[in-house]
Parts: sequence; C-alpha cells; structure tokens
Amino acid sequence: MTKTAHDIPNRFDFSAAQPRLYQMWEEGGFFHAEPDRLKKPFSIVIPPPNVTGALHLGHALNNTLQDILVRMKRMQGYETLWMPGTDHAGIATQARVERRLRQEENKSRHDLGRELLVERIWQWKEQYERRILDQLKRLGCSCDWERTRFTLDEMCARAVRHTFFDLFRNDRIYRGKRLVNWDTFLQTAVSDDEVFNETVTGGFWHLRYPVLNPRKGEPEFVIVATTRPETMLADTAVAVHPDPAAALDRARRELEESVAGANQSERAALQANLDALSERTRSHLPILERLTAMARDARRLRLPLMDREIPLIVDPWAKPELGSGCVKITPAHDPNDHEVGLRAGLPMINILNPDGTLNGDAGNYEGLTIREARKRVVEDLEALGLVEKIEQRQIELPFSDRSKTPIEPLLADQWFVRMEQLAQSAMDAVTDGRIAIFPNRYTSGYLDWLGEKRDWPVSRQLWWGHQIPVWSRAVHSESELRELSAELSDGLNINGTSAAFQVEHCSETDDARRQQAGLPLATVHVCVEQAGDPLEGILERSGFIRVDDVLDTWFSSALWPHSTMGWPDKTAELEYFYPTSVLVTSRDIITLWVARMVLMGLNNVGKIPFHEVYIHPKILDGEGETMSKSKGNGIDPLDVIDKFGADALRFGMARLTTETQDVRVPVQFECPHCEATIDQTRKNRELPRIECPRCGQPFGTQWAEQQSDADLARGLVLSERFETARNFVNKLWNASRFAILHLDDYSPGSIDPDELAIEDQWMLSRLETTAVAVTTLLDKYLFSEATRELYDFAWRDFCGFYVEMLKDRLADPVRRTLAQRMLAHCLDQLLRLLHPVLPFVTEEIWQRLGDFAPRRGFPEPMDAAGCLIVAAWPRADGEPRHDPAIEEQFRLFQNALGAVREIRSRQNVPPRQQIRFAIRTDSQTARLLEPLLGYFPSMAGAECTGAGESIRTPAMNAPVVLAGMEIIVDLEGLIDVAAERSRLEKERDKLLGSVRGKNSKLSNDRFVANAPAEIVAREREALQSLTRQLASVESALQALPE
RNA sequence: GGGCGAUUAGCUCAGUUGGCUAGAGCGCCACGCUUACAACGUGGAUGUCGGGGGUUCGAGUCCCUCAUCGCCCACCA
Repeated sequence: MTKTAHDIPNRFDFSAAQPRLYQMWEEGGFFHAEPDRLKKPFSIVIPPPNVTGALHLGHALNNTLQDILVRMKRMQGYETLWMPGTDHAGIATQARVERRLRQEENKSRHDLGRELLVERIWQWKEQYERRILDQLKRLGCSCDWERTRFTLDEMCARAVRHTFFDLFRNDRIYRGKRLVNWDTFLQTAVSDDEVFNETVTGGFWHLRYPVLNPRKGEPEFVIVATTRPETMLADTAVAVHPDPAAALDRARRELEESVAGANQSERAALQANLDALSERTRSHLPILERLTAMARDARRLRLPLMDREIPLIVDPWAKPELGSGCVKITPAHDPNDHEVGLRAGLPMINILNPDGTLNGDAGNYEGLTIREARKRVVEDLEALGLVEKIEQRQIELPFSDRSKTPIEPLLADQWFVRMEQLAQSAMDAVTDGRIAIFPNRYTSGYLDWLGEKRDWPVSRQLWWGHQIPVWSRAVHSESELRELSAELSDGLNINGTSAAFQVEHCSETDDARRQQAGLPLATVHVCVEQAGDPLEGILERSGFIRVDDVLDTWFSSALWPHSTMGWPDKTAELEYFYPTSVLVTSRDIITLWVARMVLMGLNNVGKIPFHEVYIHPKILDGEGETMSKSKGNGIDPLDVIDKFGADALRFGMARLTTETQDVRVPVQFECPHCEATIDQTRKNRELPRIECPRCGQPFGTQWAEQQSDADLARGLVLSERFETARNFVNKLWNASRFAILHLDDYSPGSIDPDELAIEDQWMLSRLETTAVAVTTLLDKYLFSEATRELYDFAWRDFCGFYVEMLKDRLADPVRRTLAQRMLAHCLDQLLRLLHPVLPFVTEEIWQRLGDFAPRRGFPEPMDAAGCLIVAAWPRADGEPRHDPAIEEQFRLFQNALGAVREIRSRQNVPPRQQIRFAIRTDSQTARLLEPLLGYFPSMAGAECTGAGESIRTPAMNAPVVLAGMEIIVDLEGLIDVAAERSRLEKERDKLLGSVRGKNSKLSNDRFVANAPAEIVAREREALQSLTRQLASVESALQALPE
C-alpha cells in the first residue's frame, strides 16, 4: 500500500499512536541494556513506587524527568539502563490491606494469621504493581522491563539478608530497649519520620500528689501538670530542679537580654513575660527551694490511685519557670522522662498492652483503653480532691502517619543500626564532592541529619516485609551462657556456616530484682546469613526462636541501587552500571532514602550509589496544598493522558519543573457529559458526586462508593495547565504535516552550503544554538529552561518563520528541491531534540517522515534511523553552523516585519489589501535586509518599495520607529489622524523619558568613571539610537495635518 | 524556637556573575476560518518586581529589617 501524505489527519491521534509506538519500542528491544564495553554507561534506578496504590501526578513528574534524561542519553550513544521496580512499603501496604480487611470482612489480621495475611498482601501487590507498571508504560517510560525488581523479591531478599548479617557480625546491629512511637492501631513501632504532629485542643490537668508524712512547714502536696493524666499510673518519681534559684535567675537574664534586643512591637509582650517571671519567682521560689531540699533529703510522695510510694528527685529537666515547677516522671511512656529515669535509675513501669489497652501494672484500670482510663483516672482523682485545676490548651499531639491514630510512647525491644561510622561515610561522600546534590541547597539538610548520627531503629512489628534473620534464646545463668557461647563459637566455625552471634545482657543488673521480675540474665542472638541454611532448623530445635519482627522498609530501599544489580554477587551489571549516574527524587526522602542508600552502598559495595542527586519540586494543587489521594485533590496521570495525551503531560510537567518553586497545578473536574470544567475547591473535592453547572447532569468522583454514585459516568480530574503543552504537540504535528505534504516528490541529495538562503543559514544556526542549549540545560537538570528553549525554537523560529518562508520556495519549481531537502533535514533535527520530552508524537512523525524522505541530512543525505528513539542526538561537532551575524541579520528582518504588521493592524488595513512601504535606514542595514525583502508580500501583505538612507517621507505617514530603522507606509486616505497623533505622542513621551534617563546617567561623571567601558559604550549607543528615534517620531508628528 | 524556600502582569511562573527601556504561557481586547494548524495567525493593553532601610555610578538581582505564605527539623510536663 502506498502511503499518501494526504492521509495525515490534522490532529495527532495520540490514543491510537501511543500503544502502537510503545509496543514498537519494546519489541525493538530499545529499552533493554547490557554491559557493553564499546559504549559508556548511563544508569538510573527508579525510586520504586510503593505498591500501596496507583501513581499520582508526583510520580508522573518524577518519572517523566527520568525518562527525559534516559532518552537523551540513549540518543547520545550511552548504553542506557533505567532499572524499574516497586517497593513493598511495609507499614503503608499492610495498613491498607488491614483496613480493607476490617471494612469488608470485619476481620483483624489476627483473625487471619501471619501466613494468610501476607498472602493477601501479595495479591494486593500483584494488582497494584501491574497497575503501576502499566501507568509508567503509558507515560512512555523507557525502563528496562526485563529487569523489573521488587524490594521483596528474591534478589532483594538475598541482598537484605547478606547486609543484615554483615552488620550484625560487625556489631553494627544490636537489640536494645528503647522508647518507641507505638502505633496502637497497627500495633507496631513507627519511626520518628512516620510521626506527624497535630495541634489539638486538649485538657491540661494539674494534679496533687500527697507528700508522705509532711513535716512542719512543708507543703502537703506537690502539684504536677500533665496533658495525659492516665500516665500517672506509671509514674515512678516527681522531679524538681536542683537549683531553682539559679535556674530562675538564668531565665530572667535571658529574658532581659531579649527585651533589650527587641523592637517596639515585641517589647511589650516580652516585658510582660519578664514581669510574670518575677512574680513567679516571688511566689514559687520559696516552695521550690523547700521541695529541692526535701528531694535531697530523699523524701517520698504517695502516688494516688496506685498507692505506691515514689521518690521526689532533683533533675534539671524540671523547669522552675514552667507549670508548678515540678514534673511527674513516667519513664516508660515519655521520651524526656525516659532520659530522667535513666539518669536517676528509676524503675520503668510499662502500663500499656500493644493494642493500647492498659495491662496488669495499671492496677484497677487494667483492660481499659487509654481514653477510658483517662476519664476514670480524672474522675477518681477528682473524687479524692486531688485535681487542682483543669485548663484547656492547644497541644501538639503525635499521630501515626500510617494509621492516623495517636502515638503512644512505649518502651520496647527494638533492633538498631549503629550510625556512627556509617553516617560519617555518607557525609564524607558529599562533603568531598564524590556525590553532588542539585539544587545544592539541599546539601545542608542531608549533612545536618546525618550529623546527628542517631542510631536507626530498623525493626517493625509487622508481617509484611523482610523478617529479621535472627534466632534468639534467653539464658538464665552464667554457666548456661558460657556453655552456649562456647558451643556456638565452635559450632559456627566447624560447619563453616555463615552465622554469627551476639549476647545481649539484661539491663537490670541487680540479680535479685531481675529474678523477681522474671527476667533472663541475657539473650543470645544468632544471625544466619543464608536463607534455608540447615542451621536454622538446628537453632530452632535448640530452643532458639526466630525474631518475629520485619525490617523497616527503608532498609531494603537503601540497598536498591546495588541489590537490583545482583549484589552480593559480583555481576557484570554491578561492574558496568554501578555507581549509577543520577538519582532523581523528591526532597522529602533525602534523609530517609538518599542518605541511607549512600551509607549502605559504601558499606556493601565500597562505592557511592550515584554520582549526582537531582531533587525535583513537589506538586501542589491550586491552593498550594500538597496533592494526596486522601485529601481528594490528587490527579491520576491517566486522566491527563486520556484527555491531553502522554506527550502533553510530559511536556507540561517538564515545563513546570523550575529550580526554586514547587509546581502548582490547579485542579478541575471535567463533566463527562458536556466537557464543562469545574474548578476543584476544598468543598467539592470530597463529594462522591457532582452536578454539572452547565448541563445539570451529575457525575461521579473518586469518592463514589454507593452504587448510585458509582454507576454514574466518572468525571476526569484534570488541570488546564496541560493545555499549552497539548497545543504545542498539535502545532508540531501540523507543521510536520505541512512538511510531509510537500515532500511527496522529495529526492535526496547533497546540499551545497553556498546555495543556502539567509533563512536556511539562520535556521541551521538556530538549530545548533538550540541543540547546545538544550543539552547543557538538561545536563544541569534545568528542565523548565530546556523546555522553554525547545518551545520557543519550535513554535516561533521553525513554525513561525522558517516554514512560512519555505512556502514561497516550495511553490517555486526552481527552488523547490533545495527547500525540500532543507525542510526534511531541519524537521529531522527538531524531532530529535524534542524526542526526550515528546517521545510519542516525535516518533510518529519520524515514522511518517521516513516514508517520504528516508535519506536526508545536511550537507550530505544519510539513511535515517528506523526509530527515532535510537537516532543520534544532534551534536555540534561538525562544521559549526552557529553564526551570530546571520542571527543578527535575521533579527533586522523580524523587526521590520513586525513593524509593517503593526502598521497594518493599527490602521485596520483589510487583510487582502496589499500595502507598500519603505525602510529608511543606513546603507549597511539596507544591504542586509535586501535578500529578505521578497518575503514581505506573503508574510505581511506588503511590498517594499525601497530601503536606504534617502527615502522621502510621504505627506501622510504612519511610521514605526525602530532602533536603526524607520518603517514608512504611505497611508493617504487610510489614516485616522487623531488616533495617530495620540499614539505618536505617547511614543514620544516614552522616548523622552528614556532619553532623559540615559542622559542623566551618562552625564554622571561617576558612572562614566566607574562603570566598565563596555557598559558605557553600550549606553552611549542606546542614547544615540533613542535620540534618533525621538527625532523621527517628532518629525512624523509635525507632518500630521492639524 | 532553629533552618530552608517563596513574594515580579488578572492567574501560573521565568529573569545567570548587579547593566532592564522587566519577559513567557494562559486569560483579556481588536482583526482574520490566508489549502499545516481557530488546539491557529497578526497586532494590542497590562507591572511603585511584598513594605522599609542600606551598599553601589547603577538593585528585580547583593546586605539588613519588617510582613505574609509554604516546607523541614527540634520541642514546653
């Protein structure tokens, strides 16, 4: 079947083309990478999306940017690997499956048991992984799908186990008791990073604790304040400051200093604080000093409700300037109190069960939930007259990011990675420049966080994840410990098994107390390197029990760049593609993920995981809020792709990716019946159905749950932000359509550079300039600027000028052949430059171009690559075509053209009416314009009657005055004198202002003396030009009839 | 409380080491369906560059300060 150019529709049918082209690329094997010593490698590992759900617009941005880089590098001839995959996302995924289980079957995970729950989660994973990978493909991502990984697959599991073992053996992993953030809903510890604070209004209870046997002059009660009264059941002390007078004094001095340094507006408030402090000192200090003395005297208090004696202690944590000056100490349930407890050697009483109910140590309150216990404790204390007062206050409460329920601090056994050396190595990699972070300002956050070197809690009380490969056994006597240690040392050595053991001694060192509490002397932990090692069975038969916990998701994510390449084996991939070239991610996981990949990479492979880190912006909605599915303001990339096409989505994303700003994307619903758009607001974004204000019909949203809502046609969630990009794609499509329509009789052949017209030279120059700019901008991750270059070049230069100018030549049989060859070549180059950003439309055009002009190029024609995806990236290594003189010459033409068009428009000259004009300018400019004058009839409906110095001004004239030339049109009979006068007057005033400004600048001696000569010269020139323009305008003004 | 970023046209944003007569897209106005494209073309209007001070011959750009917004970190029992 012969192809005819006239088959090309005037809209790019992206929905048909996208799957077809993607399949072509996949079948062509263009995504697959193999180590190839003849080529340089370029590699990226994808930030693996969580299998918690579908991708949102943030992922679309992240992956678009990666694909742009990958496609450019592939065209540049690198062996390009983009490693795809997904993350099991431990807590997040398990939480979602559990929530669903609860909603749909009213079951908890305990009803199912570990094995069945994990099976359910695997089903979930399969479903969402498929969906995620499909979304990536529809975005056009050129990942090496043959290498698709999952953080819980066998390859990653092996790397995880090996890493854990290595750290364990080197004593960089240990088990310890720590106060953890306990999520009572999910019944797991969550890391600090998974906790968010919310300000809520809550009670602030002031409680009285009776002093045991108060002596004369001593208070009968000490008063403590708390926002969590139920924790008093676990109090083991009350603290006062060791030297309240000194502490108050210091507080006073600090306040005085800030009063001195404050401005007027703050001063009053600070002064009030100071007064309050003085008053407090007067009223409280005597009591506090008394209490401090009592504490030093080891006096005790009676803990109400529990009837337990607790000591009054001194500790600087008790701030005399706050509250009553005394603070209750609950070491097992408050991070600060925990520190105090450790300092003072206090018992730590845990009153919580994992599910958030109170345990046996809570006495009569056992079995209650925290909320119930709070109510009861307060009631009981009130009944005893032990509540001093209750205030309402704004308090910051910690919540679990995963379950959105309040966090309870809880003392528990957890596994930790020692960060001291690991963190240092990761800091060094950045400070010594082996890893560069773009934009650079994120470097300090990375370094600050690592600098704290806080040990990393890696155990999670979950079922979905990498189970910790440790078997533990409690030991109750020294002799048992000796025997077991010896046995293990021997056994592990004899079998040659890769295993190691640690002995964790009980923190309670007092034998009697330990035995009373039923605690073991020590716990022996054995870590086995290989899964399925027979040793596992042996250990289990010897009374060892495998640790239930799984590892923090970030533990496996931290290995991603090397685990996906087969580490710990020394694979060819690792050798060739590692370290990867760049990591593209968003700023909120710089610490959680990026830093940990660096330290794990260094620890495991001995090399950094990537050379560069590019941090891209975050996507916000029209109100400036981050998008999230739970808020209902998220956009599904597939909606955008359906409506505008994948190319438009990609182009729009890249265009918005600036260096400093987050990306704001206002969101609209689109009515599925009439295509009306409805702005999304905080109000309507959570509705299950919306009634279209235009056609009045309802449509469903992502919240549709009831059958009646779910049955409605669903409205797409879109943003008009992508319209510009869609229009651009269409523009490119149509320019190409024009080109191909004129290539039906194309014949390949060489192009003689000497025969090139000015516009050809200009186009070649602009092509080269643009290619260089785009390449360097993308290498610096300046996506927005690169995109703008492409947009301006393609639309304005190529479509607006070059194609327009070729029309005349294509219609001329003498000039047609050269014009065709140039057109084919320039379009070819343009497609290459645009391909990374707009892969589909460019490939589609490339295929069609290939049907008519398979051999093309400048100066000699060559066979074009069969697929654009692997065509060579334009490079500036031939004979340089960039020519500033040509570009300047062309600019003169553009200016003159604009001026003529302006005159036509201003004077309302009918479109069909040709006009005549002249250009008054110096002879050199006239000579430069001369070869381009022939384009005025077709491009401006105007004929140039002359250009030069001696152009006479006609009686009725409406000039446009430009720097260096004056465009004169004889408009007798057409002119609106009054309008023209006011326009010229306005023009004159503007020029006068500019001239005045330049004059005063140039008459300033200091300017002339200090500014660089180049600047002064430029200013002089500008002044001259302005003066000439002013003169022209004034003479035109005078020539106007009264 | 500490840190980072932002504040430029009605909206969303550019604006390199100070040299600016401050730009783009969308929107707006006027004219045009000219056989690539009305998702288009041509032209036009629109800004005390958040406020105030300072450095400089010269500030949208550098410094100080205030205001507002956003994010991160650390936290008041």
